[in-house]
Amino acid sequence: MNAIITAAAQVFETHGYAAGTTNRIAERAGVSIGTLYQYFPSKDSIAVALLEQHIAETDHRLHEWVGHMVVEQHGLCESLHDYVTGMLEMHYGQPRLQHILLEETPLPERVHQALLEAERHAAKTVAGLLRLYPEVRRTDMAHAGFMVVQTVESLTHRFAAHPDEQFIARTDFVDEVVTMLVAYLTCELNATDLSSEQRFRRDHGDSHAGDND
Amino acid sequence: MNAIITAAAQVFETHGYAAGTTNRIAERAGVSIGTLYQYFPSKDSIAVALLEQHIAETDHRLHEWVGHMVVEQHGLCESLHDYVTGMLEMHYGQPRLQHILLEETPLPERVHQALLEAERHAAKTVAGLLRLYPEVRRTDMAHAGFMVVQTVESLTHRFAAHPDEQFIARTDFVDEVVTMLVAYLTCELNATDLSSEQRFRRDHGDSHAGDND
Amino acid sequence: MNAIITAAAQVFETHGYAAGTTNRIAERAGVSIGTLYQYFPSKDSIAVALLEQHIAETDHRLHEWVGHMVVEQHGLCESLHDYVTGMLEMHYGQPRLQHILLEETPLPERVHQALLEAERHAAKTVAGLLRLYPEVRRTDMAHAGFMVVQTVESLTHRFAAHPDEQFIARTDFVDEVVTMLVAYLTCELNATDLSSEQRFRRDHGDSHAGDND
Amino acid sequence: MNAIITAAAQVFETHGYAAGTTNRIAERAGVSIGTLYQYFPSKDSIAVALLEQHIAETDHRLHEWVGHMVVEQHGLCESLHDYVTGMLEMHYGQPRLQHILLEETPLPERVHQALLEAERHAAKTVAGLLRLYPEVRRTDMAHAGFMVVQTVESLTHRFAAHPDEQFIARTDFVDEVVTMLVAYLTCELNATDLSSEQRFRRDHGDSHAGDND
DNA sequence: CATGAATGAGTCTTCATTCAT
DNA sequence: CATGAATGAAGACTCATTCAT
Repeated sequence: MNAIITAAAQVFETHGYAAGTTNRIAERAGVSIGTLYQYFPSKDSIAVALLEQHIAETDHRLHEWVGHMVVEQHGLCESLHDYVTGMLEMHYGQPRLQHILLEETPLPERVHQALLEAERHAAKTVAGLLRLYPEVRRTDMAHAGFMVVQTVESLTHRFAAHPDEQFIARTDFVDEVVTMLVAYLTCELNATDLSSEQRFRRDHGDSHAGDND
Repeated sequence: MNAIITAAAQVFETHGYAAGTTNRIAERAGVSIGTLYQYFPSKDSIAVALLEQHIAETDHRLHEWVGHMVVEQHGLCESLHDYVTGMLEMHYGQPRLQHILLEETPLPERVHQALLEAERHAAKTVAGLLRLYPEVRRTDMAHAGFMVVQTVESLTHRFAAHPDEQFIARTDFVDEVVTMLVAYLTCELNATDLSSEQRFRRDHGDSHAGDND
Repeated sequence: MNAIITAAAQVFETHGYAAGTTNRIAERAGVSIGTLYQYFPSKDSIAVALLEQHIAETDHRLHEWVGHMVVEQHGLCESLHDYVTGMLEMHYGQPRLQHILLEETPLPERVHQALLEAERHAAKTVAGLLRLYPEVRRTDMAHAGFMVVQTVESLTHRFAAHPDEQFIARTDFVDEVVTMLVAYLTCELNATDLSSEQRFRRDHGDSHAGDND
Repeated sequence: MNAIITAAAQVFETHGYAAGTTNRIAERAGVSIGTLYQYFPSKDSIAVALLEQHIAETDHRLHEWVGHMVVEQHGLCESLHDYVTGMLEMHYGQPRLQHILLEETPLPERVHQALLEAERHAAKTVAGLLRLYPEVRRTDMAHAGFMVVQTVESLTHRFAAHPDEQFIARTDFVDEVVTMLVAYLTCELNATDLSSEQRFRRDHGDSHAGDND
């Protein structure tokens, strides 16, 4: 039953969801098609199981990482570097799988909710970690946590899926991402400074905001 | 023939690639299935045409945007705000399509190369724009351009596809992204400051937290 | 499309519903399985079409028969003989099919209603015919029509499906059925004479009810 | 082992033969699928056992009924009423089962013969009973017995399977059937009166219809 | 003898693609 | 060039049956 999930992960990763046939999965798992259907009522259910495992794993990794950071008293930069590196490595192993599960699978509402919940939870967890760093200047920590999670998730995934290593090396990419996050977290800028009103006033009179001349 | 491409975009967006049958596309385009195959040799070729159009359009939008920015002398913040908003709107219209074309379609090598080329070109174009802003502190403008393009692309796509507007409003999201980009571009940090060597020295010599000099 | 229905009738007749595979039907009809599904959305729908055709045909035959009887002024016995013979012949051709369609197929409610309606209509039609014969003694013609239809239907079907011609020849069987029907229709007995009350009184005192001496 | 047969009867009745899976039967019987196959070599063999039990039971009921009738000296009408009611009740309990066993199961020749034999035996038994009633006018008692058995069997089964109680109540139906049988048995008509020859002469010599005296 | 996980042949059904008109 | 009926390979899924424990 675990062999089937593992096999499914490999097959979906290689062929995509549509072309990842249940027969192929069964074959790869070393069981007959009948056995596969003894454990999973449908192809979709395999994808769902896979996704739930993925969610749990991501959650676990995140908490593990946060634990480390808190215990080891790493600096912000250090922490983020670890995080980004970890996520990038995770995605390198199966660059397509996550998106396949998220985009090509008809998810039952329950799973959809679990996903949202997991993302919010991750954002909150990261926000909690960020609060430990005095140099972080974000006023809305919840949003900051959200942004960090989303940025790392989407950028590492994208790079893992379609790396252009001739243009930018993997380590350089990680450094740039970390730089961006550190800059974002520690700068004095606030989103409200950019609100339309603000921009209007700034553009037509008083200045000292903090961007253009 | 253009009707077919348009129809395909709608059908793929609605049903996904696998369930987006050629018959449905033909029907939506108001032509017979036979006619469809007179213009496209295969289903994949439709996706490829769609992707090529998508690449061209994205490229076009980017250049148009850069042109505007240069002419209108907007501030950096303003510029990025426009960019992010534009991309988000674009993805909102067809949140699934891009992923479908990029991930669910077996792309011929030629198209794959074109994609890479387009991304590099976009990075270079943005880099050129960034050079016009004296407040930008990045030393490697090429990488900075790349990061901006990738970040905007992936974050807006992700948000458009799975928005969690109860947690963060669309406008707030845009503001956060812009903040992050502006912070990244204007801060004095440099990726090299984060290189392993640097970090090692820092961790074992001078201390308090650990980012910039 | 008509070839498919015909083929289906033969295949179901020969193999039953479960073993009457769509591939076999298609093959017998001389078309590909794809073509079959261009005309019928599912296996069940073929059975439904077949049943609807059967209902219509039965109805048509009944009316034709009634027409004949009225025009040709045949005697009651004659009429029934024709009817029974006709139904028996009809069932001999495909003794299993009717029951397969009625019992082995998951009928949509619509068809179920149509069936009931058709049976009631047949009963009413026969009742109308019976009224033309002065020798018919039934008081409740509606029920009499119903009984005639049901008896002929079920007895001929049963005999056609499992004939025991060594025990009773086909023509003898028809004659017995006709005898039974004529006796039923022309005798002075009435169902009410058999009601429990009646029977009680009869069995315990006064007689002259109306059956045995 | 008897639990299995009982379970099979329920499962077949509820789901039909094709959808009545051996696993469902085993589950219902409270045994494992392996145990089921320890007692029955195949699914078909279960149906055969079921049918044989059904035949035996029907036979038993018939004899019991005949015994009662002989002992209690009931009138013909009474007797038939009992018979019809009994059969109707029997079929009401499992309206589909009999047909399933007879029509959907590939019976080995041996069982087929046993069935024929049972039916002939039943006909003979009923014929014997009928001979006890002086009011019975049939000349060919064997055929008369056959007709009674067939008529009751097929009419009650049909009514139990698809009752149209809005049109005719169950008790009324029983009464009509009994009326028909009594009329058939006691009338002076004989099948030979209906033979083609007879009819020909009648139609061309003496006239006014041509059935009862 | 009982168990039930494993098997895989066989079903229904879909859909990209062709080709005669 | 347009049409759309026809094709058939391929996929998801079922279920009677076996056999090691």
